[in-house]
Amino acid sequence: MEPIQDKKTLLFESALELIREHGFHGTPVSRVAREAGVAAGTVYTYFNSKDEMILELYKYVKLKVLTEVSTKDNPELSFQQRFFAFWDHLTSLYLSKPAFQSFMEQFVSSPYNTPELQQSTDLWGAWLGKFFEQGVAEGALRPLSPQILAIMVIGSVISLVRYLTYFKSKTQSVKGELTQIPQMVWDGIKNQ
Amino acid sequence: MEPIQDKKTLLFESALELIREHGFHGTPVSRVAREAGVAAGTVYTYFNSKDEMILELYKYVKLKVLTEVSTKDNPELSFQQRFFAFWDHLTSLYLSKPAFQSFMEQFVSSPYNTPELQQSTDLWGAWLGKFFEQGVAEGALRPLSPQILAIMVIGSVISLVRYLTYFKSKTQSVKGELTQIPQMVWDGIKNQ
DNA sequence: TAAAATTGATTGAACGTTCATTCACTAGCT
DNA sequence: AGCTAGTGAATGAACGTTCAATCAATTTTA
Repeated sequence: MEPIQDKKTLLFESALELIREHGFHGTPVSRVAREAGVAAGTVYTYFNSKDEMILELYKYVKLKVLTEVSTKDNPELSFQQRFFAFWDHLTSLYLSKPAFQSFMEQFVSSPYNTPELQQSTDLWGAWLGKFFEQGVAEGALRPLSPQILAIMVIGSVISLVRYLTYFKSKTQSVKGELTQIPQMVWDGIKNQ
Repeated sequence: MEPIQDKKTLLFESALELIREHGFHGTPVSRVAREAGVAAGTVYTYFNSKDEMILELYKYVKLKVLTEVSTKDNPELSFQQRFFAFWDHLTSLYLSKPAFQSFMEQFVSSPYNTPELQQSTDLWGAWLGKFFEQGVAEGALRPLSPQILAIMVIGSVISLVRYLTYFKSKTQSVKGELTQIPQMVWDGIKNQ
């Protein structure tokens, strides 16, 4: 591996974890550097500013999510099977990397997230668009725009994961029912 | 009205708007005070710290949402009718007060939001619980725990509103389809 | 009733701290 | 020796918070 990428990745991972615990402004650049094992100044050989670091971190995470989910997708299966697999992969990814989920949520609801940023080339959004488009084309999904379908699905994944994160304790009682959530979402979006 | 509540409310409204635009840490206490027409020090006669102000603001907003939605609910209608009305009221509320939605999202995904806070008495959560419980009791909804049903519904409302907020421009094309979202959610949660 | 005294909310300059960013310097490699 | 990458102390701006001083309103006193 190129050492440059290695150190950048180290900084990303360190920032992710700190931001999850303390938020954007609770994590000083100096702390990110320390946890990554470098000096404060070094951060500025990789990024021009803290803000730029956070913007790049956003792209880094989005790309990771895309890679994870898209490589596990198997377009030869029926769309219904693909949907349940997609749900599973996305949910497990977020649950296994809580910092991903936490960072992404903080980011999208922060002033970092501008309409311009959302409209700049967005591989993850594009992939999602294609995915749901195929479902419609195959007649498996209601004939709606992929964006609308994505709203339904991603929204439910996010709030499920958030629920599991904040109510770890209470989960015992309802754990059995959780598997029904993707089923409900499916029943909502499938061609009736 | 007691002048004390008036000034507190002024501070709340000023903080809400500033936090929407600049985030928690982009809004200095001094700025909140200025916009509310008081001096910086005055904030500290109403709150012990900035953090405490933000925590109280969270409760203030949650209570407003509860009041708005619960007073408009009419338990004499069929549950299906109540559901669509609920959806409509919550969506319109968030769309008409973007600062509510933005603040709540920032708050819940920030480190301010602890599991303890979520588990402390939460009138909004309690009301939601009862609402969906009734749907199940009437046989209108799948026999699932109210929490799970709330996940589905609230998650979709939030991501719909977020979508509308960030893609105001693109909305023309899909506007007609937006009304189908509550229908999809309903089809997912109703007793099949 | 009018002046004086008291009260407590409000002010905003000042304080101490934190933090992002810079830069003179060093270490390590070719 | 020259070059690049890395260091971490120094800088200065911004912020949360404090507090002595002010002011308006109310109560007491004569």
